[in-house]
Amino acid sequence: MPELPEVETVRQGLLPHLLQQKITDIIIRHPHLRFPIPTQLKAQVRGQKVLNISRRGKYLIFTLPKGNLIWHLGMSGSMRVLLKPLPARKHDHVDLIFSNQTCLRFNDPRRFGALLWTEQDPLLHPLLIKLGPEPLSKEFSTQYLWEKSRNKKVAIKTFLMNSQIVVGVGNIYAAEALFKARIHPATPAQKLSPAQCNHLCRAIKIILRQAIKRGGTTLKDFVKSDGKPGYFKQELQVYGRAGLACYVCNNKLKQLRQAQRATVYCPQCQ
DNA sequence: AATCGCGCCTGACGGC
DNA sequence: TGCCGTCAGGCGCGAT
Repeated sequence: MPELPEVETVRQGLLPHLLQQKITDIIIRHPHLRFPIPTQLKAQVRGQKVLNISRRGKYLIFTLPKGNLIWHLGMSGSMRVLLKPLPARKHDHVDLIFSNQTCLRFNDPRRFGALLWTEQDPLLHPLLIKLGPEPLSKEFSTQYLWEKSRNKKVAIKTFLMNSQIVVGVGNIYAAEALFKARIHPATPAQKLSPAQCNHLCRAIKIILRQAIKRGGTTLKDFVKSDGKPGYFKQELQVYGRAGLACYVCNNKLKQLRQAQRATVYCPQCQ
């Protein structure tokens, strides 16, 4: 499940290969993703240069002269840059072909991803307009977290995963940030003290920055690799470690279910 | 208004 | 071996 650090790593990995490259063709093998790929997409993008690749939350935005591709990796999506043509494998749903023979290949087994086209400001697109601030921006602050969490009874873990509150914090990093901030994941958001808001805000930023930095080193060859998002599992303190010993206190980590999602936490530390 | 929970989808895994 | 049930989860959307 690519989260913000993985998506940012993909973005940085794609930039040097695709910037200013002209799209000569687009091959859609399976248009049925989370939303159907627009039938006119080929006509809409062909012949245009990639002017920029940016990111909003977990959405990648390819800016072309006449509009923007909005691309989401969903849970299982990955991208590869092929310098030479290769036969498509299972779940290789989309190729962007560039004039220098380079191919951007999108693979997504579960097809929770999305590929859309918009001619307006992509940030005004219905899927993006309601999104909360970027977690690494100044706007996402202790103060913001405090104000937004007032009168919210929802568990802080679920609150953090709400993209209208803050983008890019998914199941993995929500659990990790709460562990780092030593806050129990079931705490009602409104019960957080100012100090806890401060710890949590800082924990989120630190963990995401670390993961992005890590991604830059572990995934710098992702173009040649199989394109798997490469989650930074080696760094994780709690996610996927239910029943194992807490790295801090050595007590057994527990798991609970919140909004249909597993949350691992340390009953002692949190 | 806030919160809950469904459904999309495939692959991995365990039980028989 | 193979089949079947369960789980994993991002996120929009309808229900409560």
